Amino acid sequence: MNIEKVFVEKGISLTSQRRLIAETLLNSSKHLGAEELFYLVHKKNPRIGLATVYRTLQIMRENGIIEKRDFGDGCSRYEDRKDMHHDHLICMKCGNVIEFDEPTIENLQMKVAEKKRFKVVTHRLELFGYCNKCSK
Amino acid sequence: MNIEKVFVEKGISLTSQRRLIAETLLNSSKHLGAEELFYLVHKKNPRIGLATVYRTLQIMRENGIIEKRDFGDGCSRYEDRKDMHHDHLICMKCGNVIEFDEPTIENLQMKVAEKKRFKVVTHRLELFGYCNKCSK
DNA sequence: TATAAGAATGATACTCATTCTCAATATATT
DNA sequence: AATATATTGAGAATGAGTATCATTCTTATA
Ligand SMILES: [Zn+2]
Ligand SMILES: [Zn+2]
Ligand SMILES: [Zn+2]
Ligand SMILES: [Zn+2]
Repeated sequence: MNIEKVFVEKGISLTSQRRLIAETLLNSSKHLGAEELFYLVHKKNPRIGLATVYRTLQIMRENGIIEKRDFGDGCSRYEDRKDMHHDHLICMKCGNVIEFDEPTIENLQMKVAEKKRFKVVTHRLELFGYCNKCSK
Repeated sequence: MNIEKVFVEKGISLTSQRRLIAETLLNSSKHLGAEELFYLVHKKNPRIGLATVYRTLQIMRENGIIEKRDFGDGCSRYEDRKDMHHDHLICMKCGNVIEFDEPTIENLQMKVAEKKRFKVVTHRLELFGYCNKCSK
């Protein structure tokens, strides 16, 4: 993903701080929390403040560049908004997150909602347990 | 549910405070948050402190009497742990919560996890949107 | 270029749900 | 009763996230 292009398209001014924050998040394969991201960013530029990290995350979220997740471990996590929706398997030991997409589940969700006359806007499905490594 | 019996079975001493807190929560059909529950309890016995509400909730959760939920509205919510697992439809306007259980979805979840060699311990599925009333 | 207006930043104060601390009470045991 | 143990309530502490505000860029205009 070309950060400059995306920011320009959305009409967000791209400061050096925002560039570094965005680059660090989008180049990571993990679902980073704000503090974690701040730590990584801080190593590269110790002048950047935590507030700027939070602000940049909010702007990127408002503009549909990233998504906010809550895996119930006390802090929100952020990730690149991929083209395809996906859900998560979360390892309770090592914290590793595996992504998946199961269209049949998605369809069944819609049917359940219809039955209850409920209009679904969004959803989240998270399976907690142990990954292959950790369950040995 | 007989509160006295349940507490005795689990070996939890049942003080007057705990009885009131447990009764209030279990007699409610809603998914109450701690503050909300504290408010209800406080009306009946203003001497009970918020810390005791939190402590009692924790004890009941540790003993499998209730379950903690996080619907992403800033506070945890608690509900009677029913015999059957269930998931939730949550209205983003009125906050109403509808429960459902769809065994086919549950089965598919297991299959997805197997494919990823992941051992599922628990999961949560929440559909956010608008209930029948609010979507008009 | 100079300058004024506007946006972004960083330090810090603040909020708010939840947990911790500790002295005071209540309960159980000898 | 006397002692040990458990529970309580008030308030302090915690920690993620937000708001404030003076300072530092940018941009636009004279
Ligand atoms: Zn693992
Ligand atoms: Zn993801
Ligand atoms: Zn509604
Ligand atoms: Zn429920």
